Amino acid sequence: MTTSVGIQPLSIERLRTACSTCGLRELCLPVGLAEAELERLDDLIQVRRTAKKGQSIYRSGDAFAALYAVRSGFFKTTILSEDGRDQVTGFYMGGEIVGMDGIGTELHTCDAVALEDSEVCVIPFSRLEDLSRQVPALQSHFHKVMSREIVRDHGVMMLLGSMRAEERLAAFLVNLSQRFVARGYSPSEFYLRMTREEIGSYLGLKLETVSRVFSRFQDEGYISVQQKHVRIIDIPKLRQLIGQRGGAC
Amino acid sequence: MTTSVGIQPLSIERLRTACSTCGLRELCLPVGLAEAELERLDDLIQVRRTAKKGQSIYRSGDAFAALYAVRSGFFKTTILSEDGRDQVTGFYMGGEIVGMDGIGTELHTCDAVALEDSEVCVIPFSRLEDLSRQVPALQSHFHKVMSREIVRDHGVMMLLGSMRAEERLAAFLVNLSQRFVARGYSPSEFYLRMTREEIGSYLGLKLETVSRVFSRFQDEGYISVQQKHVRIIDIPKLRQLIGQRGGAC
DNA sequence: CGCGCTGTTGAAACTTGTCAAAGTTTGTGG
DNA sequence: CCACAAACTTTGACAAGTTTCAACAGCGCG
Repeated sequence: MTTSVGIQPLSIERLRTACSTCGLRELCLPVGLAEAELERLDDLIQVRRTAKKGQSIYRSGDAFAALYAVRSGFFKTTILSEDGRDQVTGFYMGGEIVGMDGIGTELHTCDAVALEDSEVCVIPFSRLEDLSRQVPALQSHFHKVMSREIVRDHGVMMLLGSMRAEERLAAFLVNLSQRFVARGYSPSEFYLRMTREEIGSYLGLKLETVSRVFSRFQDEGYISVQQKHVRIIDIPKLRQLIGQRGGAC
Repeated sequence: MTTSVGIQPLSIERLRTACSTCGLRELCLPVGLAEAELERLDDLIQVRRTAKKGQSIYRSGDAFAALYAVRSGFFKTTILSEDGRDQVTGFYMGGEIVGMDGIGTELHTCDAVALEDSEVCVIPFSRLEDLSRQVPALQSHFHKVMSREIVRDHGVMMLLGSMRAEERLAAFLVNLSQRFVARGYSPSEFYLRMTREEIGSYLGLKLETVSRVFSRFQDEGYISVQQKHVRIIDIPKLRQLIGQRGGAC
């Protein structure tokens, strides 16, 4: 409002994308902030970036400067070992924060790749640290976001370390379902944005195994799958499957 | 010094255990702090707790109130799923911070169990947040510590998701070796504080498999093992093993 | 000094991976 | 807008790695 009318059409766009008016604010960084605090966060988050399907917002080895809040679309993060294996370490959807891997060394340690045309809000990290020193609610929430990432990773470790293929895929589907619900989508019907190979990499399985288990679930009537379109028919059954150990125990 | 002489013998103990005089300060929370800042951290960390082998400093479901810096000894963290499986999510030695899993929900999500008689410094979390709002260097370092935990977990996910038993155990041994070196111990000779079963749980293997791979490594001349005593003979070979994909690739 | 926990080793079973082939969808260029 | 190529998915048969079950040995704690 300090600029004359019509000079900066972009600034209008920026206003429209402010946290204070963002539909994802209840899931994202602004959680728990009061009005005045929210406005200060708006000041900080001025830039958005888009990534077409297949493009990355950062790559392993890039200097770390910002976190990214997924505004729309879908991302995966992958790490690549020296010998060429790569491992999907996470999938991220609207309202989730990507990039915290880079804080520790000030270099990113993974690639963040868009699985569909996507948009992120750029959160300059040093400014986030500045602001979170002044706004305890923001500091607290940011710490919670990081902590939850750790807890989520522990869950994946449990999954990879002690579950069998069926259990892993059931857990994966239930988790996706929950996250879609939180965003106002159907809990039982969604499109997978990732390939069988990416699911497999995340779950520590080969793509053929993922495909086979999908087919088995379909045969059993738990889900219906057609390529990337999944409809979950029997969520309780999937949940039950997660907590199953062979037959005994 | 404000109390009269002899009244509080404990305070002397506390002085002696201040961060400013702690041998682990280059590995622990005080990294990067100036003298004056260090003293403020000393004010915050007044309490130590001991845990005998097998005891836990917190359990899953406990209210979260503090982080714990390992002062001496060795810990594991484990999560227990509803159906009774448990998964070791990490091993922690001197200078490492335990408890960040609890920040997100204000409840701990795992158990932290001492693998030998141990001692931790209690870091009240709300006071840590207060102080880190005032001391940017502390804030920054704390964020790095959390981020590194995330990166470490990603490494474990890679290990669990795409490595075979030999590679996993090689990676585990190399990792332990590095951490012992950083603490001034031998890189090639150490006592394992954990059982085969705990190693297996961490690495997503059964204890028999761990035992077999240890034996195989010994037969090949890479290491020498006797129960919990390990001597690494050929570290380069172990490193090479980590980055190996079958024969091809 | 013995009992129990921990570790080692063998053989068989099972889960998942590998290789191969064919079907399906998606995207691109004519 | 169609055709073709590339990418992705499905399915089968077989191989390999890991787990399971079992038996026994060794160390350490009470």
